[in-house]
Amino acid sequence: MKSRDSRTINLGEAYENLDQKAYQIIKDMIEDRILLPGHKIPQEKLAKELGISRTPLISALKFLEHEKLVEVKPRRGFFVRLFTKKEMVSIFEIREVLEGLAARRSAQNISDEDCLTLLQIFVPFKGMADITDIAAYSRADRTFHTMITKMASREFLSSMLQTFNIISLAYQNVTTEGLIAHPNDTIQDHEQITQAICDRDPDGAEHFMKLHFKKTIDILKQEIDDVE
Amino acid sequence: MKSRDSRTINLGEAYENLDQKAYQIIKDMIEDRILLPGHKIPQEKLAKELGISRTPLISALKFLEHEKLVEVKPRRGFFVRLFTKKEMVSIFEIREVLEGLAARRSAQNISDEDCLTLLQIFVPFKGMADITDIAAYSRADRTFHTMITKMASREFLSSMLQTFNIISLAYQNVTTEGLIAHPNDTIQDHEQITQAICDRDPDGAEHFMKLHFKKTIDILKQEIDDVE
DNA sequence: ATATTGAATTTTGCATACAAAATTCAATAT
DNA sequence: ATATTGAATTTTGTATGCAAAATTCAATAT
Repeated sequence: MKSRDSRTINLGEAYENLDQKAYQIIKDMIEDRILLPGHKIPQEKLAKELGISRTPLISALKFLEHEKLVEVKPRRGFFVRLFTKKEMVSIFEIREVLEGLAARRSAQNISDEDCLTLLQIFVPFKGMADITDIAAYSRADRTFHTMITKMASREFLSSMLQTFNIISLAYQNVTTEGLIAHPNDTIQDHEQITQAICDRDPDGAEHFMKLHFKKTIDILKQEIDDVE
Repeated sequence: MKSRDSRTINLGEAYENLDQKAYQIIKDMIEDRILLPGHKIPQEKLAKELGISRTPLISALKFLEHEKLVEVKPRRGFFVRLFTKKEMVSIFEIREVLEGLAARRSAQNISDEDCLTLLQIFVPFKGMADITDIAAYSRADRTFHTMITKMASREFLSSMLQTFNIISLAYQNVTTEGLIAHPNDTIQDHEQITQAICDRDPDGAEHFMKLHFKKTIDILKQEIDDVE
């Protein structure tokens, strides 16, 4: 009702506090394996490194605890969380249904230009008899999944899936650059999914995305059985 | 199943820091509508009420921010988050796929006694021509969904769904005790889901659970259209 | 009466202080 | 050599302090 003036509008928006900064940096450190799963996070040392006090550092770690990227042992400190294969199966099961939903929504929302961008992602690998640059493929894979999530334009979905993506990566026992299935086995999956999304076929998009995850889950389950 | 290290066994387990206490209390306050959506949370005052300092209070609020139950406006404080109908649709879409998965897993894991318990939940309302005690039904509904989530025995699923459940409840524009569809329209849904789970029919369990949520989503979407 | 200004008050973001708990490590006993 | 003890050191959990930002509110101008 009241007429508002324009003094503080955008300033507040742009404001970033130290919590958020620390959060982002630590998250990246986990993703980049500077902080390794299972390791303890030295508060005083890390705070000094980032040039901040323990207060915002702890705040950031609490955030990460909630995302399950970090674990607190009371009176013993924060640790980068280590996942078992069984836990990874749970994560991928969740990614299956959530990214299935994201693929469905993307097929309903996608613009023609986003569609072009999506199509570009795996072009460098197309038609290759054997994909050897696993790191590059892994990066493409991540771009692909992130993009679909974003296009679904659902705030909750995006924020949740971003976390799970990192968890998948942070998983240590994984052979190759955070990938579980081999590129040669998944390249067609990506094409099928892209096809369905760009055809604006929600059912197909969800179906192929879920299939894609089922493949990874089967491999993980196989690995669990092999050990037992 | 537990892999705790045995030195600190129960002490560590029983340990509760002030963060956790504050977190639980504030969460309950939101759920019980003592703190209302949109309202500002007075730090000093609330800290005094809980008999703690601002440090653990803020820590708890950060947790809740991450669960999207609370919103921070930088330099302006914490606010109980208010959801739009469109956001509620997103929430229920996520609950649909996630609880669909939970129902599937429950059908695979459930014990005979848990099955009995599940069957009991809606007995008081069975065969009623018209269900009038909405509050009681709402409570039963929550017990039902929580139980299925727990039985799926997936840590991530449980923790995520607990949050979404509360968000659903905290939604203000809802007519009756956090329920969107009327009990008379959902009582058979619950029976079908229970039936499928107790028949150890994963496909059926997932199917009926998703159907159940689709109903609520349709109502919400209808309400959105009515307004526009 | 309404709008504007700015001083007084409150609240936030962050650092720091400090007791209690955990860990380390060297001295001693087995 | 290995195990045990306990004092010294480090780290955690929490309270408190304080500058900067935001808010309130009364005084003044329009």
